[in-house]
Amino acid sequence: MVAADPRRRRSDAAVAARSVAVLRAPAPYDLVRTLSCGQAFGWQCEGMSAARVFAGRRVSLRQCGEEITVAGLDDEVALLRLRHYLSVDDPLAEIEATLLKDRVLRTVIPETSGIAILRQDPWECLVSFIISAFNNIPKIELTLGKLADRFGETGQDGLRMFPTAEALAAASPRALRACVLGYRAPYVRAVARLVARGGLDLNEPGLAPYDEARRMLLALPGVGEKVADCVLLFAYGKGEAFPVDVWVKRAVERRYFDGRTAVERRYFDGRTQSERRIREFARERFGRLAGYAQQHLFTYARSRPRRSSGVTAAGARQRTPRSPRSR
DNA sequence: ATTCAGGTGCGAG
DNA sequence: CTCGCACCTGAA
Repeated sequence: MVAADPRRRRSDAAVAARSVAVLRAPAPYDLVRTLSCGQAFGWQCEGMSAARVFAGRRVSLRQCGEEITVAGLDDEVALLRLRHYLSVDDPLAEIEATLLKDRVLRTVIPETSGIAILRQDPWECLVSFIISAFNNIPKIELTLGKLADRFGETGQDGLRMFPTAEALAAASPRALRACVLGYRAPYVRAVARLVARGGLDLNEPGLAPYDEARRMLLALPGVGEKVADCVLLFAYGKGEAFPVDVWVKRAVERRYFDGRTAVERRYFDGRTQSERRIREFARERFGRLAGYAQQHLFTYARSRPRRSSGVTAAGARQRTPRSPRSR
């Protein structure tokens, strides 16, 4: 329910005279965890609050129990978009209850509960994850910010929105380079030109089943298995997607490879498994909830410091100091 | 100064 | 099809 309440105003000058609305987010929904766990870029989170440019406005969110206060969005359409984006209607309690049956997630989810898989804009999500390849988060956000500043349309208050495919297609290679895209610049440019000239309709992957949608994205320059799965999951809502990045790869190898069940053995007969193998394992094991499983594993793996960098000359056999309860 | 960071595209075996 | 390697670039 979107309940606009123009009577409530903050004294803060920056947000004064802005409308305030409330979104209902049933437990265990966790706003900040959802926005800061790495599936979306650019959200500034602090405490129970998060802020970012959304729909051309500076939007501020704050969660209090099962309510999310929205400041900065004035119209219903934008609020509905935000509501959809945040996936506040995903049945998280049910999803987590199901995943809790897994012997590994049983110990992971208590630490990561409340994450929802977002429904981002496909174009922005696609470009963001192309840029994420072999890159680090601060620099990814730096690049995205520069792209918006330089090529984005001007929204309210002079804020820059994420640039359209047309705008990026028209950008010179040199101008793109100035946004510190590095060697990814040609990829972004090529994809922008393709989308801008109608060579790829970004609605299509959303209408196609997972495998077919995946093939469409893999055909794009700069889009490999991992990036394709990220976009399928974070923008198109394809729950079967299980993006395998270095963190998830490590987590799965460590937490499931040592397992004893026949199903796991079938997939894990070696030491280091290929990303494809891990993906297939996850899809069979978690089905439509693979994406949720991935995000919990990813967040959990990243939340704790890498285990002792006991990097000795002979590639120290990684002793896994896992706690007894995780068996 | 060296190394690392949320992969991808390529050539080779 | 799997494997190994180079790769823009800012920050530690």
